[in-house]
Amino acid sequence: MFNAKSLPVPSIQRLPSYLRLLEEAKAKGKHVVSCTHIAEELGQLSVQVRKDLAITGVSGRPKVGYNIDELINAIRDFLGWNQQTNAFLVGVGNLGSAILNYDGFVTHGLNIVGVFDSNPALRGKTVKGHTVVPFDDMLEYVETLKENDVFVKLGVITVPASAAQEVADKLVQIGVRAVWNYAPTVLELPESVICENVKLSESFAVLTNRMRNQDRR
Amino acid sequence: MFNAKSLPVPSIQRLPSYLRLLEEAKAKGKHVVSCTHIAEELGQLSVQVRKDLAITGVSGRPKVGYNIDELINAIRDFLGWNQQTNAFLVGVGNLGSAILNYDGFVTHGLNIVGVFDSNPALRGKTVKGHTVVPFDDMLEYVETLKENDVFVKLGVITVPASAAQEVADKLVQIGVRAVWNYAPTVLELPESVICENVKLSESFAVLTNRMRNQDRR
DNA sequence: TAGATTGTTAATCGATTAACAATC
DNA sequence: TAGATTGTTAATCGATTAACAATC
Repeated sequence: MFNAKSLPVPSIQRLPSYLRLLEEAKAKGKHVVSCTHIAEELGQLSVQVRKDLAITGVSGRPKVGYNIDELINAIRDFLGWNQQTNAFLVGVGNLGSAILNYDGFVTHGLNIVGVFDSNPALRGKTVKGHTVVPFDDMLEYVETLKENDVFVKLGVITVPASAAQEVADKLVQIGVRAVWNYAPTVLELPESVICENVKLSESFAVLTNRMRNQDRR
Repeated sequence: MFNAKSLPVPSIQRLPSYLRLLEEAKAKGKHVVSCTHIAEELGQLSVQVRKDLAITGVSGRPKVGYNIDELINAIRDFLGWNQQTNAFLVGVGNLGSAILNYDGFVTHGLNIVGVFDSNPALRGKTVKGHTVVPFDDMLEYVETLKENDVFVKLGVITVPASAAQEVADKLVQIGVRAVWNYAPTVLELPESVICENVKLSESFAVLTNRMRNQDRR
């Protein structure tokens, strides 16, 4: 009904790289930056940067550029990185541990409030301050969180492909609104649940296909 | 000069998911599959699947479909997954370990022939059968490989952003033809070196932006 | 033969790029 | 004022989807 026209995904995907650059510029003491400069730095066209920035609602000043603080805030706001996203992480292997240990996502609002694994060997172990809870205990764990008015919005899936659907089902059951899936599977989820797949094999495919094409020249 | 018209990247990125489905079908004892079926399974249009498959050069039979073995082979060939890709991996943190321990990439031809880290605590440790070599010893390590006719084609970068450029420079120095970069940085590389960036923050950005949009309805 | 499916050409859609006016 | 930069409209490009003919 109020079907807001959806914003171009490619633009959204480029925003984090702008943000990184802006934060570096800020750290260097700069206050203003032109999109001509951003474009040069990242090897794109300045029009594209301008269009991308426009979707965040911020505006710049001709001849001057954009205010860095304002722009950083607008991008973070637009991406939802100024709010906390309470999340469960399921699967504390190397990949799961990598996410828990990477501080970048914390500054993007990712707030892990529960860490699960079905491997008994991990039971009770602590990773980056999070005690690993048995996967089967997720439901009761959610209840105790609810009692403290903590609600889980996101599920991060870092289990092997074979277990991913089962994990997704449980996450849906406890009421997450979105799933961030690192397993190479197409998950079946209710329409209302947002799903973003991290495409590692897909990335590798593009890489090796290009290497092969180079070979054939 | 012989600028072969470049193939659509989105199509290349969809091929791995077809491959997964085909291998499952094969494991179930099937020999033939229609793209109508693939499309249904993955929630896409069948024309798209047909176009995507066409770029691999394989052809199907009307009313019947595609031969699964033939199709698997054609996709793997097209992606370069039927050949070994000798690679160095730099950065044996959780992310690097995750890649080393994930068998999927091995079946895609990824052949790790050297694992490096500058952390002295890791020196001499073994991860998935690979002894961690000090980063500074890479050059001499390459020489011993060359003596055995082993040539490194790819560098996998799983170090923090702050170290990524330095690692990339060294990899270029030893002559890799491509770089698979997991660090959130735009690397400066010679034109001739292929670079594929894994976009984790970019994926998170799309996710949280959609969650935010849902909030605002 | 009828129907399902492939393969291909044409139409549509959306994103990128070009052109240019507005502005500090 | 001149020049650099933003903001916007138009043109181009490429990918997706629709339409349909070919075929087993």
